[in-house]
Amino acid sequence: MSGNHRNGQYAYRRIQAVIRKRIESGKLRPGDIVESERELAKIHKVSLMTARHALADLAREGIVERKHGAGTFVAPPKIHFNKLMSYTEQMASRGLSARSKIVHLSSSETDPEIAARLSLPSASALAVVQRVRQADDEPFALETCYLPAHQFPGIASPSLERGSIFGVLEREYGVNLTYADEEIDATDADQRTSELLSIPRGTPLLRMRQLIYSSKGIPTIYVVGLYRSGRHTLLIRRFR
Amino acid sequence: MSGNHRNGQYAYRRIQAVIRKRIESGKLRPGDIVESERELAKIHKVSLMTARHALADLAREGIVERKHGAGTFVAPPKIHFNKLMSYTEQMASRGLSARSKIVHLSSSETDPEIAARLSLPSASALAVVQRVRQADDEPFALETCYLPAHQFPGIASPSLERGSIFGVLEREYGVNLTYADEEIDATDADQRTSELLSIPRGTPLLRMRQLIYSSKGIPTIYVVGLYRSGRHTLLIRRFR
DNA sequence: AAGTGGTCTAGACCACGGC
DNA sequence: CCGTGGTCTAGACCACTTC
Repeated sequence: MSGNHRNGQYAYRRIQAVIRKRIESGKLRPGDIVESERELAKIHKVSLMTARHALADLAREGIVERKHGAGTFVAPPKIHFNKLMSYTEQMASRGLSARSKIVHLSSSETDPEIAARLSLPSASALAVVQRVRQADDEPFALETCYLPAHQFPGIASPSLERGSIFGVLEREYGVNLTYADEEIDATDADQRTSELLSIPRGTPLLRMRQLIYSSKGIPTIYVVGLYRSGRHTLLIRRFR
Repeated sequence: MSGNHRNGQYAYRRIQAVIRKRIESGKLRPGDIVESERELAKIHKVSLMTARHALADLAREGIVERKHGAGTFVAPPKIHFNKLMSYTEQMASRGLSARSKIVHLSSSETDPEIAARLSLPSASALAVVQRVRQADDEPFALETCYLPAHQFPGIASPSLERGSIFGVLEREYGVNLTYADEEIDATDADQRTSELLSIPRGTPLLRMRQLIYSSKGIPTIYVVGLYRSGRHTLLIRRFR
């Protein structure tokens, strides 16, 4: 037979979706036990291996924890450490909406140092998007994104006021971002930055310079972020 | 039958061990193709599902990459970013020697906020070790470590001038540190810090507050580090 | 078309945990 | 003891890549 993919999707995905929904809706809380492999197999009319696949895969994602001889339990919600997330995604994960104001747009700047970081010839045209990030109508960060202009024609557009660059890149240009190397240090606000963030000149700022890579390890975006101290702390988990 | 666990171990582990050895010995190099599921099944006289399990599990570990329709390939070796390292270890990994000067030692301070971070009663005695970190005889960081005084008697000793706290904890107290959560932001130098680091008051500093956990997830050390901007940048890799 | 990984079946026995 | 997850079989068909 095998033709059990009735509505399209795979059986193990359907089973996962059911469990996920029960967790998201609060019907299942952390520590609660999930149906056993055998129960799931009966309920969804699949073989044991398929039910097992569904649970093992959820465990790999950290959604549930499996205890040999005991059962499968809802895992405590994970804190997303060290995840490469756009500002929009970070805000969404805290239940806040992302607001930003574009303060500079260009698609033909040049900057030899930044071009070098993106592995481009030094005279390459760069698309630049500079935005002030806001929380509660209060500006707390100035973010400047640099991309190869020729590779992303039309990216420097006012539509980014609401959307996320990550999203646009992934949806409209088919680019998947996979990881970023970051340099972090402290600096202080220059004239323009202090005006844009409504802070005194010389206020200490956290500076984060990210080189974001697409799949296959191609450097794709360079982002310089300046964050008001106090308003923003970076969280990192490191392992020994 | 099922009785194929001849020598004890599981079949899929044996298959993995064979592949691992070929990679470690250099017979298989990154990018090289590994035997297909069907080949492995024949070679090791197991079912397809078992061969599959062996490969899927190696892929989950990042040892190999699987490409649908193409094959299974040896993955490039992983770079160890975001490693929890002591200052001493960081310097050593760059071929430099760690130098530091102890500017404050105590084994009976109290600080309710820090005690709380270490999951201790708020009046608990804290051992405090404050050191100025130097590179080329130039001070570039002020680091303050807080530990539960009762748990580490005698830790606040001048012998730390040359040694690393990590090392002492692991060797003399049998504590294994496993991971740390960090908060990073920017601040500026107060009076005492500016004197200790020989910088003007108000100079922007990178502030890193680490809560370091031992195995079993017990918070063990709280470290506040203040780093001169320019002299020190933090490198992080994050993944999507 | 041939070969690959991905999903799936309908069972089996083993190893572990809690009662 | 019973129920749990963990390993395993001997196949099948589907989805994808490469030639």
